[in-house]
Amino acid sequence: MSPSPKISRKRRQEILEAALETIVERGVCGARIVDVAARAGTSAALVLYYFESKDRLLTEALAHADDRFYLAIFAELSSLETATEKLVRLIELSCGHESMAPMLRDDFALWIELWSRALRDEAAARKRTAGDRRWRATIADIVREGQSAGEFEPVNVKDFAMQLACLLDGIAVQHVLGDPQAAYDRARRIGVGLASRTLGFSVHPLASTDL
Amino acid sequence: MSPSPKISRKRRQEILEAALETIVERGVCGARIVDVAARAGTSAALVLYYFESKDRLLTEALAHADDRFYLAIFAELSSLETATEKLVRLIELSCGHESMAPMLRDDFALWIELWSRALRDEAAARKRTAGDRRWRATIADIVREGQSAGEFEPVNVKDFAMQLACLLDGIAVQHVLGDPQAAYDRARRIGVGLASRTLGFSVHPLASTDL
DNA sequence: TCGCGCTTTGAATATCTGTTCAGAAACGCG
DNA sequence: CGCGTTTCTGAACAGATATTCAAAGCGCGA
Repeated sequence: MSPSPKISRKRRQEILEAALETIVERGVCGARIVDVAARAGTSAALVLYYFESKDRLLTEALAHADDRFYLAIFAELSSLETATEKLVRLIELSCGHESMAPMLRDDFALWIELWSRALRDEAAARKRTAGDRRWRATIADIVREGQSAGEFEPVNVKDFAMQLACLLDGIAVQHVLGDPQAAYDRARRIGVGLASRTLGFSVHPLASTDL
Repeated sequence: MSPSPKISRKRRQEILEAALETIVERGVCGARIVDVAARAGTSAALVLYYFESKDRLLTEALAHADDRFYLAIFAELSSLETATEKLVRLIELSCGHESMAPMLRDDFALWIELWSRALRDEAAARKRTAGDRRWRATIADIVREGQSAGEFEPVNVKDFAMQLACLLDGIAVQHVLGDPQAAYDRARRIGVGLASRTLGFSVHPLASTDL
């Protein structure tokens, strides 16, 4: 699958991370491989030696961001006990809770970059679809877990996952683009509102993982 | 407000429309002013004569798309009688109903381009925020109308508008990027589901404006 | 007709940047 | 140590394209 078979995983990741930092700073359009190389502490020629072209590099970087994102989410959620806590935490992260790791924050912006790229890049479109599916599956798993534990009503899991995923996408867009009318507290209320009303659970208004 | 005071409204619109067609075809990154000029039947130098720079042109074009979008939506909705019909129609359009005008379809893709641009371009960010506010206001107006007419329950209008707007953004992303799991019928069910459950109205599953 | 803004253009400019390439450095190995 | 393979680099190449500019149309009033 990887274009250059002989590249070490570590080196590869370093360059991909450098590419992501560059994209965050300058956008997909503005990202130059010279920037990526500088950040990775190497030369532009080497970057092209590993990844055939700029296009391939950027697309792979965005896909890498997706992987990174899910790993981070998983780490976040695995420490929580109940499905309700997990679901609420998921919503809070999408709304831009302050406790969110900066890297996670960037990842939402990278989603938008990936979307715009997916409009025209076939490979990017595939990766996006796959990532979204994984995201919805994550939600669906939590819901099923909550239903088994009797925390949630027995609604259609897949439809609910799609509904919540779409809502969270929209909320994340507002948050990343900084609309003050979609400040954290309100966004959280709106997100949790949908989930709690649909699944029939109730939470303390601002409780959950606030320490 | 307009940078060049002496440009005729008609000429200006022609160029902006040409710019939008170019963006739809090649993306914001790939759009060259030479393409825009060719489409508008003029020269690249003239385009720069009216709009100072490529950046300004593209940002203005995306803002113009937003205006165009709301005009089209307004025309769509004004022919409908009840608030319920209007709201359902709005949702159907966001889900990519086949009856949607092709231009409207493009406008959803242009939203994504605008979002990615707004991540870094201050002017684009302002226009996006303004457009989104107008979009939510459109929803809110319909809801208030429906509440006055006794069609809808008396829920918090602004919060509902924000919630539905976010959901529709997310659904539109899925639709524009062509995830088969978010096909029209399902997306519509999910969107209408939220609205009808929250506002307490009921609709024939696939009725509304299907002729 | 002349002059004078406004509009329009073709051609030149100037820069930027992805990509290639010849070869140096590093490294493993007999 | 030599030598082949892999890793890496600096410098050149090539193509693209935003932007500028000097000059040519053009509408119009004096």
